[in-house]
Amino acid sequence: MPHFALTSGYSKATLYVYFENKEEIVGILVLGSMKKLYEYIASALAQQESTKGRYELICRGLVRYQEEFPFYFDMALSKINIDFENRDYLPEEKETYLVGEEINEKLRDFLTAGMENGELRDDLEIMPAIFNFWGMLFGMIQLAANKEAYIEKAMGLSKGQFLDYGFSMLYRSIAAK
Amino acid sequence: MPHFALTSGYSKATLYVYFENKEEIVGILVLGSMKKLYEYIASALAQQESTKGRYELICRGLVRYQEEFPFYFDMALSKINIDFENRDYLPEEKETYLVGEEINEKLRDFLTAGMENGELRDDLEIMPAIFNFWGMLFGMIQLAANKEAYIEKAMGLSKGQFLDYGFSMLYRSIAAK
Amino acid sequence: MPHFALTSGYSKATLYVYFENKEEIVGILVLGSMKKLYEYIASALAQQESTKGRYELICRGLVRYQEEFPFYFDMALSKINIDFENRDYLPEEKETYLVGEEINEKLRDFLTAGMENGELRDDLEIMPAIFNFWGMLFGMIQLAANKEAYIEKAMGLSKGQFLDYGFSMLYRSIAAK
Amino acid sequence: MPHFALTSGYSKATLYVYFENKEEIVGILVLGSMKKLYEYIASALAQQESTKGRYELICRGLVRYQEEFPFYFDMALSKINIDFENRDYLPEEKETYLVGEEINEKLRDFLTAGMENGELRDDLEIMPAIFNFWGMLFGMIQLAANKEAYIEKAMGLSKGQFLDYGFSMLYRSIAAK
DNA sequence: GATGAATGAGAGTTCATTCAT
DNA sequence: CATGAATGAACTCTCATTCAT
Repeated sequence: MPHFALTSGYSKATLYVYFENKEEIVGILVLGSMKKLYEYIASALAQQESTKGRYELICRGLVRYQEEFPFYFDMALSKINIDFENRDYLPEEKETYLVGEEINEKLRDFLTAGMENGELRDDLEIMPAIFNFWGMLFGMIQLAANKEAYIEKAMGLSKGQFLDYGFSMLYRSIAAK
Repeated sequence: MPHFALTSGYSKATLYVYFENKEEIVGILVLGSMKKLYEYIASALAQQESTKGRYELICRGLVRYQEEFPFYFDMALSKINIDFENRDYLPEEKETYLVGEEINEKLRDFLTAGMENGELRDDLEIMPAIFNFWGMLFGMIQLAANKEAYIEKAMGLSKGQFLDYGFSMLYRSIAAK
Repeated sequence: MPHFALTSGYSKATLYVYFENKEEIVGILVLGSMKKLYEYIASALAQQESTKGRYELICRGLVRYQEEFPFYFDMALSKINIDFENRDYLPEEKETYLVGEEINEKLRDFLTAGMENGELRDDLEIMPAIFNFWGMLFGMIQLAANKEAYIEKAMGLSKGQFLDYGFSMLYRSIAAK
Repeated sequence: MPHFALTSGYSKATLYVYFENKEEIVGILVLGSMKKLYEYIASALAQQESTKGRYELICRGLVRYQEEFPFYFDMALSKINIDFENRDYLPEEKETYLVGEEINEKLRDFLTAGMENGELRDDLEIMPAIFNFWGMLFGMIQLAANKEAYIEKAMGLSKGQFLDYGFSMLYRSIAAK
């Protein structure tokens, strides 16, 4: 039995009563995981006022997300479809896209707030900054997750310590001064 | 016919004249791509003296690498095997690992040279810096490659322009001052 | 489609719902045939008191076994695995071995009973006698089965007549006087 | 490279210059091994006068034959084709058959000589006796070869000791008195 | 003549999907 | 509704055979 059937409580065959095919099921699971990610980000912004504080919560949230949904984390860096004219999109894909946009919105809020209160560089171009920032965060976390053993062996650091170092490096790329 | 046979111009059966099994084929292709990547990095350091100049060539090299070997680019962030006690490694896997170490060496040279001549922060911890830097670079390039269309549509930037912005962001995380 | 799938009435893929792999399928079929052989031997001993009577039923049982399971009959003369330290044996292989041991036990009973009541030579060394006797029986039956047409043509005997002659020859090798 | 090519000194492809297909090659090899077997038997009869002495040499020859050509030994008990009307027979198969007949002839000589000089039972029916005797011999040797390790472990006998016991058992089935 | 290079056909195996009940 | 039973299509790998040189 495939992964998705094993954890659903239903038999393989039953899934095909409710879902067209594997793609749809994955789409739904991805959507769910994206919503969770959104919550992590949103709550990070809600819980903290300071940009640094928010930043740290965002990082922590992403790490947790990777640990909870390694499979979906991988996907977050993969192809997004935007051609919604195309007949072939599942409603879930559309919604996943929209949740992604909401995450972008939150990140935009995070950056603009930081720029306004002087904690972040005031010359950031919002959209490119968001996306590149996002790519860098994902890249670090992915690498740390995949090479945890190597990192431990080669530099004597836990994944957490290693990433803390990376997060503070990354912060410099957006911080003021 | 499987993917690797279709793209080779040979029949399925012919591949097994030259290679033991799929694992070996993948191993050889991965090794080849790693060597190419090493050349890009090494030539970047050889061609330029300044840290900024080297940095730009490294970035350009990685982008080209991703364009040439999208499949192997993915792998570069995935698990490294270090347990060489294990009998079961192919010679190619071992060599791939060693080429990876040589790439690390080059990046270390890059960072230390930059730190010595004052272009880079003098408080960088070499190993964690290299790996996090590497993860960030890969993350940006991966995201840019996978979402090129989205980036064009959402912010009116070509992949190149988008990445140039990202590369200059990332440089701040290691640059002096 | 492979042999074992063709003769089962199921598609290739279906077999893998019920069995792990080909080895297991063969193992189960062999075990089944060994149990049948055991029954033939056991019932031969139960049905008759006299050694000669038992002998004839054993021979008849083996002939029937060859006719029912020609493929497994071949195997009965091939390698036995005794190294049960080895992790890699299927449970079926172990059980097949044990059924083989039970058959040996029955043959031992047959011989010792015959020696005690004077119908068989009293100087038989049980174990070598059992195994050589067994090999001779199998050899005759195998040859008769494979060369039935030749036997008919060359000596005008049916397989049954031919084997009856052979069985009475063989009996002399163990009979008293 | 298959077995037959490895030992021939020619490359795989070259074999197909000289032979139609694998079947033909096997046919030729089988023929060769049959001739060798004939020589063993013929020389056994030539070397010894006494039936017992001849018998022992025949047994010894067959054991050597099994050790030299285990692959062809297997075949000796398998189907013989006699329907030479059929178009599909290779000349080698025909010749192999004829060598088989010559072996039968030799065995007939062995038996009749033994019957005449009183060493063997005088009531043997030659043809059925030859073939059953042959099947029994093959069966014992096959079993001893395939279960050598088991025999060693279960009864502490070498293959040679085990077979000597079997050969003397078998002799009783044809010996006078 | 001899062969290196190539392959069609088939084996064992997996996986997403269907269908009768 | 739910599912056990079944499978087509694809994958990795082998083997007897062919063919251009």
